[in-house]
Amino acid sequence: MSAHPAESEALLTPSEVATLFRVDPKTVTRWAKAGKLSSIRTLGGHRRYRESEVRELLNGVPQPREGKA
Amino acid sequence: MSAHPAESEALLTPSEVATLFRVDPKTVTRWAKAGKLSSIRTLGGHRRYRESEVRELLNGVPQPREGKA
DNA sequence: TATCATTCGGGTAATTTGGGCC
DNA sequence: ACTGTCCAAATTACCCGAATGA
Repeated sequence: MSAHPAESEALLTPSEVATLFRVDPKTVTRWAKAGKLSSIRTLGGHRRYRESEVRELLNGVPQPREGKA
Repeated sequence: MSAHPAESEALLTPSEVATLFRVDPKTVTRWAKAGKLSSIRTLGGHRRYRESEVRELLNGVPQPREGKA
């Protein structure tokens, strides 16, 4: 094993996020495109999502985005 | 500034890079073969990757425009 | 020298992407 | 406006045996 602590944020695949929210992976992709969910891209173009962000959204943390101007 | 030629760049193993991107180590190998990621070979043929390059790719250096134009 | 996890290779399923439509 | 489904193409994941690394 490597002793290199390449610390980083845990990432989730589209299907994993979709399972957590009980929606289609396609819907998760739409959230990412809409900027509602930040995503990291693999070198092949596939999306990865931050586990911490997904968890907070799942926990129902009130996110200040409904600000109707 | 060091008196030594500090050409020693921190290197990462395939599994470490794979963990950072949340992909299979085989996928990282594929990226190297495709020239998307520069690799250094051990004398036995195993690949090592530059940590600095990997981190820049993770943060998104040349990020494909995802937003709508 | 021996042991064990990892990384070679290839080959084949499964997933993801993107656009369009309901 | 939002989600689910269909399609084709691209990317990624898991399978094996053999070699390398520590």
